[in-house]
Formats: sequence, structure tokens, C-alpha cells
Amino acid sequence: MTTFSNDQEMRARITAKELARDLGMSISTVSRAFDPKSVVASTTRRRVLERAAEIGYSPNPLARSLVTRRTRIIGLVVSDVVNPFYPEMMARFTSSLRDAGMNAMLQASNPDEMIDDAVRMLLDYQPDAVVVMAATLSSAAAMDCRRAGIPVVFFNRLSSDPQSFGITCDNVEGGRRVAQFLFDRGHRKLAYVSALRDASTNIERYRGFQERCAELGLDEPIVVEAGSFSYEAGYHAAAKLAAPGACDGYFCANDILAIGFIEGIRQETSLRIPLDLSVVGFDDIAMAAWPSHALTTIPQPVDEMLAETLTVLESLGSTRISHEPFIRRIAPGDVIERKTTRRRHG
Amino acid sequence: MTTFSNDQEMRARITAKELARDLGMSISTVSRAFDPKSVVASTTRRRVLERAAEIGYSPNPLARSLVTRRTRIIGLVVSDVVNPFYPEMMARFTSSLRDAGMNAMLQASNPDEMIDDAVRMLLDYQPDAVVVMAATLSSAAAMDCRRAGIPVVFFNRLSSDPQSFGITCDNVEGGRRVAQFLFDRGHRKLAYVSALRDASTNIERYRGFQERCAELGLDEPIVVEAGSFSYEAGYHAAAKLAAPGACDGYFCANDILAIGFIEGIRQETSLRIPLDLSVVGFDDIAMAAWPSHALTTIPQPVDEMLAETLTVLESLGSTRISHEPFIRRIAPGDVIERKTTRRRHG
DNA sequence: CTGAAAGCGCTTACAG
DNA sequence: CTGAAAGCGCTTACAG
Repeated sequence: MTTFSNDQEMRARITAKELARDLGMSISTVSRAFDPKSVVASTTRRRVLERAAEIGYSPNPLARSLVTRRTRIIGLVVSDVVNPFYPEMMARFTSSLRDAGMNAMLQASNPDEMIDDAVRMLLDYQPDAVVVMAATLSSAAAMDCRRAGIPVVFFNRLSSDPQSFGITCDNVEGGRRVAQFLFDRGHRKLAYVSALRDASTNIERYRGFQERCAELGLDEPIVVEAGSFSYEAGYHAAAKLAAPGACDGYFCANDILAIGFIEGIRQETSLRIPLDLSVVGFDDIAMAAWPSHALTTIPQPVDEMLAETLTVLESLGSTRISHEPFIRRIAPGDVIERKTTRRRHG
Repeated sequence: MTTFSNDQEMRARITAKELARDLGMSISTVSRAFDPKSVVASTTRRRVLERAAEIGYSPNPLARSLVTRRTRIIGLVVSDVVNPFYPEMMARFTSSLRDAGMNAMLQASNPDEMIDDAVRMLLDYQPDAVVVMAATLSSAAAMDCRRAGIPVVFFNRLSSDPQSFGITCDNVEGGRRVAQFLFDRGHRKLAYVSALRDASTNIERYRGFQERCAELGLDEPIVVEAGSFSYEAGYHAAAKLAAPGACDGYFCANDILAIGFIEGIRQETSLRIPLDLSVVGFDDIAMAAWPSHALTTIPQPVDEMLAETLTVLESLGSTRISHEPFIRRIAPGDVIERKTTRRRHG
């Protein structure tokens, strides 16, 4: 007869002490049974684990972290949740974390909001690391992380802070591929629709695009300032285009911007896509493949980016010595051609 | 001269003990200074708080929760992160939580994935409550929450579990308003594009729609089974429509489904929207207002839904007695007419 | 109004 | 291989 019934009644959580008494062991042994690296008789371990499963015991991670100094919590800051790229990443990221026994504490916001407070709240819970998607931390927030000794990993968009990790697509290479793609299809007057001016992704995609244009002997690309990574920004940029027909190939800083840009062109000008001009995006979000948009774009290497992020987080956790921060750039895929581009002749 | 320098060097976090010694007080007093309900001399409190701000001390919430039995962590399960409605909610929700001094621990997933493991991991961290968006917990997962004594709040989509809280739009009323709206504009043959069959939102929206149709003397609405809340489902439903021109007004279970449905009609049939038929969505996600879609829809009362959720979470936290769970339904707004509907004449 | 002590649920040297 | 003890950073009766 056991005291641990399976009834539905709400009870206090079972503790190691109770399980130990139930098994006639010390709590030290129970504790060790849950740590694969601890040395315990294998029969003992099995008994503990079996009984624990029966009565629904698992070690309290909060109490554990007090002594181990590892919470297995990852702070996740996402500042551009309106761009579908990020929700897609969040779902996959939380699921990878789960497999690795970690949990994400989230602070999400819209692009214009301050994230300093969000970071500070996260820091309070002593996450093993903070992953920042889409935001660039203010120097105050970066300093907070440094003081707390919590490593920061920038995902996709990089920071100027040399002390943090960065996982990103090779955006320069991506920009180059777009230039080459448009050139191969007969485009000769190219333009770049620029998003958030200081974002590394925006800067690097343009740089690669421009570089390759120069190598191919094309004119310097015209830059259209949309100002942010959003549908609205793209739409307005198209509506206010100085000389709409001046270029035959437009490279937009990302997909959501491209989708807005295309709609702006369609609604506010007489130009036809892809008949009069081609448009290419960047990311390959699910929406790009929708028949509504059928956007030609460059896919981000999201599998590798996510895997690399997990690798960093795991290595960060496994040792207390502070790793040398690094930035990893992963090559994007090849341009996926859909219906917003076409071959041009002369 | 102080031992707490402002240098960038990574140090262990400052503890109450250190602050207490620095101030020549006991740690009890330091602790009390941070609890507004504790009685401390106001000058003492001020000294503690000021010095704490200077040296960057704040109580470790993990240690605190060990004794208070409140973590101020809210588990957040979002199972349909591909529907833009949820990212929008997540951003606003985490920001409200922050204002209330709480944090969200996230498990996000795609619609088809199992969330039982996700819930279990969340439960491990002893959240004060779990908020479930878009998912319906399996009975096993619901049982886990019950056993752990952790209240569950369903947001938007309800569960059949009578033991949990629910915050939702009055979907029946929403469905009624759509029927009335279409009727007022001269539609007489209505259809419902159904999403996930068992989802409360899907069922209730249909019920209200059907009810009002009956009251207005219209035929029973034809039901088109799309099967899930997604663009793809909507697109395919349109492509496989048995008698595309049979109805003049289609009410889709939500916006993202409606957007896919419209595109399916446009690409795969010769029917024109809104010329030949009208389409109405539900939610009013940002995308619905884009010129690309210009979807007529019913707005969810998201401000009230979020506020109500916060109220529940706060009341749940403030007392240990288990509240009687309840379901709160908030009236939606009026139909917002855009360009996917028009007035018809017999 | 403040301090000393016990305790929240764990892990981890230290003995044996 | 296992147990007793100390301690992680707090809060909270209990005295005073």
C-alpha cells in the first residue's frame, strides 16, 4: 500500500525526501540517480527512476539551479514578431530546446518597442544565455548581460557588440546570388529596397548585391529607402517611387518587405510584375510560396542556423569557462524562382 | 570606497547577504524592504532600495519562489504559431505580463505537433498558471496540470475540460453578426467554410451563423469542410468546391483560412470576388487590412481578452485558495467591411 | 521595527 | 557505492 495515490486531488509536489523515504534510501542517492554522470549502483538507479515515474516525481529544476548555477532557461527576445519569419523560428527553436532539456523564457515585442526592460526581466531569472532575434540590444542592455555574466547569442540579425555570439545567414553571399540571378535573366538596371538602415542583415545583403553588380559591370544599384522590415514599409516605398520604371530588377531586403512592395507597385502604379519589373525577396517564409504572392526569393539556411544555435547553447552550458564569442555565417540556398521574376531580353 | 565596482568583469550575482553586510543590516531587513507588504521603517526601506539600485542587486526570483511557492512564471503554450493572430497576441501578452511582474515560459509548435511533452516540461518549472493558446490539451496533459495543482487558462480556443478557465470571444455572437451582415447586403445563399472540426471557435462561429440564418428565414448554410485554420486549407477547399457558384456569401472560420480560400477561388475558378461572391473572415489580423487581401472580417476583442487574462492570472497568484474556474466570453466588434464583400441585388 | 533561526528542495564535497 | 552535512539565496514565523 502506498501513500502516493493516482487521484485527481491537487497535492503538493512530491519531493526527493518523500521519494527517498518511500524507497528507504537517502536523498543523496535519489539525487544522484537523476544525474547520469553520478556514480550509483545501476540497480539502485533503476529502482529510483522506476518508482519516480510511478509516483510522478522529477527534481525541482528551480531548487536544482540554486546549487548548480545552471537554470536550463534560455531567455528569448524577439522584437519583430510581426514578421512571419520569427514565429516560424520560435516554434522550431522551442522544440529544439525541449529536446535538449532547456526552456525558453520569452519576451516578444513589436519592432518599435524598447526591449531594455524586457531583457532586464529576463536576466532576473538567471537564464544560461539570452538569444536575441531581430533586435539589436541597446548598449545599456548589453552591459546588463555582461555584468550578469550571461552570454548573448544574436540570431539572424547581428549586433555590433564584439562580446556576443552571432548566428546568421551569409547575407553578403545572398546579396551576390540575387545580383547574379537577375543578371543571368537579362536584367541590367537593378535596385535595392532597403529596410532598417542599421540592421546587419540589411547592410550585408546590400553590400553583396552591390559588389556583384560592380563585378558584373552594372551600374551601382539604385537604393529605395523603405526604412523597416515590414509590409507597410514596402507598400509605401513602391507608392512613392521616384522613377518607377527606371529599373527592371528590385531586390528587397526581406520577404515581407517584398510582398508589400509588390502590392504597392500593383495598386499604386501602372507597372506589371513580372512583366515590367522583377522582384526578389529574402528569407523564404511560408507566405512567399503562397499563390497569393508566389515570390521569388532566397531561402535562409534555417536548419543549420537553428542547429548551430543549439550547439552554442549546449557548449555554453556544459562549462563554466567563458567561451570566446564568435560569429558564424552560413551560406543561404539558391534563389527559388516563382512568379515575381522573369527573363528579359534587351 | 566600495567593493562593488562598475567594471565589466563578469562576477557572481550580488546576494542579499552581501547587500546586508554592506548596509550593516540583517538579511531579513533587506528581504523585507523588497516586499511592499512587509513592515519596515520607511527610511530603512529607502536606504536598502537605493543601495540595491546602485550596486545592481535584486532578489533572486528562483530562490524566492522556493519558499513563497510562487514563481511568477506563466507557462505559455501556443500550438498554431503559423496563424498570425497568435504572434500578435504573444507580443502583447508578454508585454502585459512584464508590467505585472510575470514572465512567460514558451512552448510553441505547429498545429499538428503533440504538445503533451511541451506541457510536461513547462510544468516542471512550476509555473503559477499555464495559458494555452490554440491548442486543446490532451486529457493526459490536462491531468498532469491538475495533479501539479497548476491552473490552466484557455485563450481563444476553449477546452472541454470543465476544470479550466477560458477567455474567448463570443463566437456565437460573431457568427450571428456575419449572417446578419451578409443578409443586410442582399445575400441569400450562405455557406460556412469550416476549419478544425472540434475546435470550439469553429463550432461556435458556425452555430451563431446558422442560428441567425434560420431566424432570417434563409436556407441552412452549406458547409465546406476545409479541415484546419490555415491558408492551405482554405485554398484547397476553394479549389475543390462542389458547386462554386451555388452560394453568394461565404463565411470562413478565420482570416487566414479566408485569405487562402479567396486565393483558391481566384486561381482555380472563374468566379470573381466580390463580384460573384462575398467572403468574410474572423479575427481581423493585421494581414486582413493589407491591400493584398482587403478582407472583410469581424475583429476579435483582443484588448479585453488580454486584460481579462491578466486579471485571472493575477487573482490566481494572489491567493492560494483554488478559484472556481469560469469561462468568459467577450463580444466581438462589428464587421469591418473591406473589399471582399459587396451589396447584391436579387 | 529588526534580527537569529529554520526551512524551501535540491546538489555535492567529504567520509566511510 | 552510499549517507550525513553543508549550503545555494531567499522568506517568514518567532522573539525581542
